[in-house]
Amino acid sequence: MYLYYFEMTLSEEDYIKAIYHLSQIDSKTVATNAIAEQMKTKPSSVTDMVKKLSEKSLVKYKKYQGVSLSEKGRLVALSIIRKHRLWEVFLVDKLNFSWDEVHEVAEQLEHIKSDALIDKLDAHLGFPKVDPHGDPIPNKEGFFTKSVKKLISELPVLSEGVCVGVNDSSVTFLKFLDKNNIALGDTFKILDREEFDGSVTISTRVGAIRISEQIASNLFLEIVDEE
Amino acid sequence: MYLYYFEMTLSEEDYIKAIYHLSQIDSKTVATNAIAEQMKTKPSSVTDMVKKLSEKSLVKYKKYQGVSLSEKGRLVALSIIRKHRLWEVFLVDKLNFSWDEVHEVAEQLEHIKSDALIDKLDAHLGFPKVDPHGDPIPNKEGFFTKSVKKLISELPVLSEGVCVGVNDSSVTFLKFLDKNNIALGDTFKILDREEFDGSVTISTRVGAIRISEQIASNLFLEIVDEE
DNA sequence: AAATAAATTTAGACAAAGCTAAAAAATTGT
DNA sequence: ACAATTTTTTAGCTTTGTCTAAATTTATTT
Repeated sequence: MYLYYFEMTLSEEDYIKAIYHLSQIDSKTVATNAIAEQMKTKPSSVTDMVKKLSEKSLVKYKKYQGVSLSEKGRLVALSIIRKHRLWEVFLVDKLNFSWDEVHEVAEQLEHIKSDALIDKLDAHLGFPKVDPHGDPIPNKEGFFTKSVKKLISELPVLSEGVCVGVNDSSVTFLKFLDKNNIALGDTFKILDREEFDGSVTISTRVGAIRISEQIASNLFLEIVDEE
Repeated sequence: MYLYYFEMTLSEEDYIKAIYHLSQIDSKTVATNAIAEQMKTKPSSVTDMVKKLSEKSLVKYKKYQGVSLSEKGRLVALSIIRKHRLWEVFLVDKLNFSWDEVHEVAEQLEHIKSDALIDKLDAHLGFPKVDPHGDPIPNKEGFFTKSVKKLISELPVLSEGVCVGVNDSSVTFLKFLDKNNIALGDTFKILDREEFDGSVTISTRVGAIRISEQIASNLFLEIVDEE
């Protein structure tokens, strides 16, 4: 990780990150059109950039066959993601941004180039393992625990975790959460699940409450006991 | 201050900042050559950029007559300087960088675009008035107390201030400071000055010491009692 | 398997920001 | 004052990252 001694432009970094995210979804090679859509640009521009990245051996590319990251490219992607997520933690934990406001600023901060800065930021934040959305933060070497973020509806009874996100960010849903004293950052334990309707009893700050399956499938917990 | 709703490129911001700094030194209009030297570019490139900035009415420019910032341009410069200096405080106070390591990283951070970020950073740092080098931090409206940073040799007896910088950063000088228990961040009081040779007695962490005029004219204090 | 549709690449152009070399204006020296 | 020097501008070219339109390859349908 770290030292990619070669210089990378802002745009190149954005492409690498986009290709990484798209290949997470689909695991195979990534299509020119898909990258164009993600980057809000035209397929022809993507072809040009991909050729350039290929010459720097950051991606594997054969005409008409789609793109995938090389090992070098993957490490670059992870280093950018590491920076992005550490800055998100900073913005939420230290500057009191709410978890849903930080993305845009972190998109800018992730391009700041200084290894010392990221090391010291990491230490300052207490070496966090996940960002405010519950997504894991790669370490310096590019390793990270796979997604530790799960929907309540997917977790077994007696699981315990910190609420790190919602699927449905509609006003009605957020109001419901508010009314029931559920907030980002709270720790919940799953006490019971009804076979009949999938409703779940969870412990909250103000005692146990029952939530429907629909609610349970819209709340993400970051599981605390995983490595 | 703040809202310069129009988009500015990184390069434009750097030019504005350079013109601001050069016009501080010389107060009149700034020469094309001087900007070229500062920006490490060629005079012909400067002419091109200055024309562009002039069209955006950020600078006043007449062919062969040099450049000066417009009021709009001055506010843009101050907003960039505000960001730069706040980030320097962050790097030193929160991430434990030393005062002489921060400039390069702050040069990058100063271009991050988010008013909310700067407001919250300012609050997080406790609304500092000066950066780690003792240079004043403009407020949101672009106001700031003029340089509160003075050489010991220029200050009257009984002045008190925090040591924020050196003029001469040679190894021998820094070793001298170390040996005499003088470090950045220390508070000194000027106890006495000899008319004869300009030598000065100051109080330090370990008691009063006598320093020569040469030393006194290489140490900057940030004066604490000014508004 | 041919025809049509969709995806991808190529070719040629453009804006930003820089460069070199040459021309023009301003300044300096005598 | 005018020649020499310095400073500044102009003209034309380069690179980066984008675009449009046309050509080509791959995929889909009948």
